[in-house]
Amino acid sequence: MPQRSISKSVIKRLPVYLRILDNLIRRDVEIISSKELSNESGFTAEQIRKDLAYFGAFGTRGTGYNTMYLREQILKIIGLDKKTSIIVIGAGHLGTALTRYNASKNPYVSVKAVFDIDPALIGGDINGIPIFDYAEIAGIIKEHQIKVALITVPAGAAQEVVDDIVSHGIRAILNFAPVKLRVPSHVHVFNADLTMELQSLIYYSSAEEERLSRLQQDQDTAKPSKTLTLD
Amino acid sequence: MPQRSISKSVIKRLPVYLRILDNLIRRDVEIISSKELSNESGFTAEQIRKDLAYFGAFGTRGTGYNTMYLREQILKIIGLDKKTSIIVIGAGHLGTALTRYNASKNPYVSVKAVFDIDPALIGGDINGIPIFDYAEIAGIIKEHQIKVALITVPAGAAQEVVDDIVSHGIRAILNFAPVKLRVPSHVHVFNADLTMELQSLIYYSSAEEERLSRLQQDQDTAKPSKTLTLD
DNA sequence: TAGATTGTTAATCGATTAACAATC
DNA sequence: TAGATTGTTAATCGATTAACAATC
Repeated sequence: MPQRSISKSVIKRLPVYLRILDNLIRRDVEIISSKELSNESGFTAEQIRKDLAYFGAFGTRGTGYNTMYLREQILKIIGLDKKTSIIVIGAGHLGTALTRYNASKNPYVSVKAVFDIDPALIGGDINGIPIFDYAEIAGIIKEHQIKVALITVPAGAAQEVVDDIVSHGIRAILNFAPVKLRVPSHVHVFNADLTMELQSLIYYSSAEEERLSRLQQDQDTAKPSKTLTLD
Repeated sequence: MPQRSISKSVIKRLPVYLRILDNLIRRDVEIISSKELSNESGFTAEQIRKDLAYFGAFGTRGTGYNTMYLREQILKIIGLDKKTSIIVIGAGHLGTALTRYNASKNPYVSVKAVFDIDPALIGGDINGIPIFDYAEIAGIIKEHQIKVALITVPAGAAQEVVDDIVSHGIRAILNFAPVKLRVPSHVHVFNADLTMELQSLIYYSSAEEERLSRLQQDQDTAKPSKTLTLD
């Protein structure tokens, strides 16, 4: 019974634990210590124990955690104990890749429909999942009581789409469009902006000291004159 | 001249500022205050000023920031002032989507090649970018002095691929495979594990208090007996 | 000059790490 | 019982926010 809501950093680590447990169970490992989970995950043993402790006491002192039991509990914590119905908006290459991947490899979700406005795509399907005209989205959201949507539409269309689907009951959005979405406080948006990930990665691809000292030099000469700046 | 290296949280915000500046410049806005940048980005004005201050003094007191100048400086900070050559490993749906997107929409990178092991794909191209046999990767990395790779291979193959490309000089990896990669300390890995993003999102798709209190009840009855756990 | 906004230092907040008592 | 490892409280660390002097 957590007093205040649990931090996003904790929630983001839970799927990591889940994946490790899935692998351990596949290898018939029945017990695992926080120390070993630390090795597998890269997080410290203390952090793992603390993360789990937010939700309950799942381990056995002196022994460790039962892998099957802990997995079940984490599934319940995240809400993966029942399949979650989702929709994908935008049937471009990324939307198609995500639909296929989730339809075939992700046992925790069920992709109910894909939406697009391109007449050439509407009526088709991706791995058996129908592509509908975006105009039909309200009905489908209602019919399947969808709460989660993946958005892979062009940047210019994203906010409009979001306003629309939120009004129909969507509560959680994984946004691949490179825009900051504005949503009411009860709606959660996670951004998976791959361009931005790639850009910050590029920062780390060359020796940082070197580039930053070059920057330092440039500034001495290159800063625009005040008059140029202000007029 | 930063004494110690700048935190990843700061670096991850720079591309956000960059995108906002791009949009402002397109609209011929010449000056922007940290307050306005805050509105556009969702970060506080103080945070934005502090982030920028790590790298230099780019603004004009009483006025704000010159959009063109600040953009240029951020490009230099990240290392986007020259096009970065990248490769994509794995020519599946996700690899194809990423290649296409970056080839056509991302002006800061140049996708030099895509690699796969499927004979049906090798020799083909994606938006004019050639798909090579993975066996040829060492030569291509060397030829173009590639430092950045996007990995969209199956989970089981990812670590092997990473060990290989790191030995050929790759220093930064955007990893889409659902595995924790082990790399030497000079190599940086960013994970874009979409399954995990989706899983943590699902946590937020239903009222959290409700589910967690349900969890609480279950634990009273469902915890496995000690003997069952230990034997 | 007065008003505005930066750049920077100090205070606060939250998350991670360390320590250890509880207990299997 | 002795050894091991959890669950939890306290200490530390780092990042964010607040405050304000510098200055355009």
